[in-house]
Amino acid sequence: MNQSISPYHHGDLRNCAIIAAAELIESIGSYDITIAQVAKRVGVSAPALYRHFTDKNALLTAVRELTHIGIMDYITEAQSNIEHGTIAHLDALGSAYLSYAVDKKAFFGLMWEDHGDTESRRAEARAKRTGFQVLHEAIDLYLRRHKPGSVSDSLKTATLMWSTAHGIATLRHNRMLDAFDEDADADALLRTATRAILRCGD
Amino acid sequence: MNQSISPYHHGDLRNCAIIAAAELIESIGSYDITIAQVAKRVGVSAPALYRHFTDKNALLTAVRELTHIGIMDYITEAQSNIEHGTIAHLDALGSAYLSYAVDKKAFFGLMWEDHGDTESRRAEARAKRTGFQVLHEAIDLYLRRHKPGSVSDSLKTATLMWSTAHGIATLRHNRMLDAFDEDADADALLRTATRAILRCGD
DNA sequence: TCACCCATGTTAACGGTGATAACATTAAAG
DNA sequence: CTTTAATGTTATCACCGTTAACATGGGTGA
Repeated sequence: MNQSISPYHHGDLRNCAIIAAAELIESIGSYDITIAQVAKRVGVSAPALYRHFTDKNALLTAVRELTHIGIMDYITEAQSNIEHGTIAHLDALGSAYLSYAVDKKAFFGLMWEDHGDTESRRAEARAKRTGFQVLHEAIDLYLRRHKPGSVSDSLKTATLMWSTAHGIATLRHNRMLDAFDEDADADALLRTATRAILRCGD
Repeated sequence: MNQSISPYHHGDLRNCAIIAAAELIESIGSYDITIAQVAKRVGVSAPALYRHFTDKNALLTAVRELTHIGIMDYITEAQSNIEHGTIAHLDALGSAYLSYAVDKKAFFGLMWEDHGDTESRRAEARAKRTGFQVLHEAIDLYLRRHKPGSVSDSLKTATLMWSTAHGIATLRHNRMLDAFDEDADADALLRTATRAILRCGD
């Protein structure tokens, strides 16, 4: 991608490698990629990448950042034209999460990959927490509007709703939702859960 | 394990290799193991394993069978001394699932690994479905006892409950439950969800 | 009983992978 | 214009999954 005329001094190898890795992952539908594959795609030798990433996981960590941005795009897009603090708002957030898991299957798998790097996990936890905050605030707003006297803890409620959405998403990711119920509708399931957890009938 | 006197003709290499792989996975806390490691543990050369497994994934698939047996043990143990069709029964099933995910962290990861083998996935889906059936029947019994006139679909309800349990388990597996709510109690969360989904107050 | 055969073990080797070392090039600083 | 540091190259390593070629010996039929 976008390499300058000279064979040396690519100019933007780090970013291009990240993008190339992401494209590669998307194109093969799996994050089981190779340093050599990425290098070839950028038009550079494999060891060149080690000037910009300490190891393979560092490159994948950079791609994981992209996935967090990507899912946040889904989430912010979903709530852009909707009145906040409504049930429809919560539905939209959940639906966005489920959509990302389907549309960007490989990225969704990558962002929840059980990698060993303790260091990068901190940054990833922070990124995911910002996504969670959106849900938390939406639920908090909903509860204060519709259940003012309720004892419901918005943090617990948000954690539970995220867990449910995540469970549905991962189960479908593993092709098990169909295995359990061949007519399963992930969105409908999540909407049911949302209403049950909020204890409302609509 | 249990090898005979002769260096040749081990006698039970296939089973020993599976057990060795499982032990190895448990001891290092990760299913990122090596054929050579397993072979060494059994006291055999690496290629010997290929007489009994077509490839590495076939060995891991055999271990995955063990994980399915293992989680079924947790589940059947949990409901052995409990009255079926009660809320306590459902709590026990959920708790068993969450316990397995914590106690056998690496196995839980392995059994939900996103591997490419389409063939073995069928058998795994069947194994997981038998676990799901236990939950489904428990919920069906509960609904018929406590909500006789209800329109609740026990299959949808079971799918939703499994999804929630699975979401809580995997989120905690990825150390994200604490990140969202540092005081999160997985069992309490699931009990809350159970009661909400069943729309009951106790 | 014994010779043969084949299941099942061995060592050797191959291609691919992540990673490092040693060397090459060039943009930029002085 | 020279020097230098950043950043590219090729050569190489250890390890991994896997296959090939060979070795062993228990079980079976003559």
